[in-house]
Order: sequence, then C-alpha cells, then structure tokens
Amino acid sequence: MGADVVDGVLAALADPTRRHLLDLLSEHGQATATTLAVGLPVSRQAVVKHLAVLDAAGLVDSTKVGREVRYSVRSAALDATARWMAALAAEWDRRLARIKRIAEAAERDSR
Amino acid sequence: MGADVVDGVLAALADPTRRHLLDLLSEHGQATATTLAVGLPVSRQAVVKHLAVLDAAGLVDSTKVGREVRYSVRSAALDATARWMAALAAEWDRRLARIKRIAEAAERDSR
DNA sequence: CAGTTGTGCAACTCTGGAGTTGCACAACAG
DNA sequence: CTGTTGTGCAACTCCAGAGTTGCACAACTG
Repeated sequence: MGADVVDGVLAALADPTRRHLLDLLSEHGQATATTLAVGLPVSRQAVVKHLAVLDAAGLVDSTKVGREVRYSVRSAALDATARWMAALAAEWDRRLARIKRIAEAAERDSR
Repeated sequence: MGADVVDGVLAALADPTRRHLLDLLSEHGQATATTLAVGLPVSRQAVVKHLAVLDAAGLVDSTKVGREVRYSVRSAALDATARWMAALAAEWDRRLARIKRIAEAAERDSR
C-alpha cells in the first residue's frame, strides 16, 4: 500500500476545515468552491486551496462543467488509510504481546 | 466515540517525525526520550515535545522509573481512530449510492 | 452587444508548531 | 561528598501553511 497515499490523507485530515469540507461534500454529493464557501467562515480562495490539498490526497474529485468546477468525495483513499491504520494497531498489539512474553520468560529464569 | 480523540490522533499522526517515533517505540516496547533522540536527526528536546503531543493524543504512555521516563505505545486510540475512519468511508459510500439512485430516478422521469 | 457571475492567479500578512540552545535541578555512581 | 548523567523549563529562531485581498479572464444571460 502506498505510504505516500497514507501520508497525504493524514496531512489532509489534520485540518478541521478540510474535515468539515469533506463532511459538506459527502452530504451534497456535488458542490463548487463558491457554494461550499457560503457555509464556512472562510473565503472562497481558502476553500479552493483546501480542495486542492484534498484533491492531491485523492480524497476529492473535480469535474469541470461549463465555467464551474464541481467537487465530489472519493472514499478509496480514506478506506485505504483506515485499513493501514487498523493494520498498524494490530502490529503494535503483536509486538507488545511478544515483548511481554520475553519479559515474563526473563523473570521466570531469574527466580 | 469522542471526536476530540480522533482529532488528537489525526493531528499527532500528521507529523512524519512523530510517526517515526511511534515506529521506534513499537519496536523496542520501552524507550526514553534520550534514547529515541539518538536514532533521529533531531534534538532530545524536540523528541520530548513530540512525545508530549503523542501522550496528549493517547497514543503513548509514560512511566517514571528513577530519574528517567520510559515511554511505550498504546494502541487503543489508534484503533478507535481506524474504526472511525472506516465508518466514515462507509458513510460516504452510503450517501453516494443514495445520490446516484436519486439522479437515475430523475433522469428516468425526464424521459 | 453589455452586464453579470464563477474561477484562476499572484502577492501579501500572520500565527502555530517544529526545532534549537542554555541552564537549573534531580537522581545516580564512585 | 564530588562528579556524572538524564529531565524539565524557558526563551528564542524560523518557516510552512491558513487566510486574506485585488485583479484579470472565461463563461453564461439578457
């Protein structure tokens, strides 16, 4: 699994405004930067920049229709990151269990 | 599920140095800031700050032993965030499917 | 055609966070 | 007790990124 994908998604999700943006997008399915900016306490330009970040992370898709650009949510990258995270948590558990086993064995030997 | 927990975890994981730190910790199971700083291109103080962030996010646990502080990985918060993310991805899929259904119905009516 | 509206581009400000250094203090070893 | 070593605290520097404004340009509407 591409580590850079995970990297991009994590960096993108770190910002509250971008998470809110994704929330709005998933509600409406389709929206332009101008429309999205109305429901947010920031300017349209700020929204455009955030959408660019989300686009680079693969969390959002853009389509030009006439003079406007419609954005929509893409779940693939998020899903991949969720799987990566779950695998990481499992890996930690595995390592912790192994270390605990070794520690117990060492203690048993010392007695 | 606490949204602030997810928030903290995402913010914590956004930094590459912190992810590397977590990786090192899960390998050794136990480590002090001084020890960890050796394998990283940053000072001990920088490591201490990162560990403080990870601690606040619940990703790391600290224990005082004599004059040194030992850190260890905690998988609970990461696991919770992974579940949250998977649920979010599923939610997006659900909404997208619903919107697609509506769009197709509208198209069928217009014909 | 003229007027309106949505985007894109560029140049700025400004704050948060990553990193550093220096020093004081507590906990060891001899 | 004396010297050494690991942490903690505080005051800095520095820069990426979040946000802004202003303007030019393309795309619709009448």
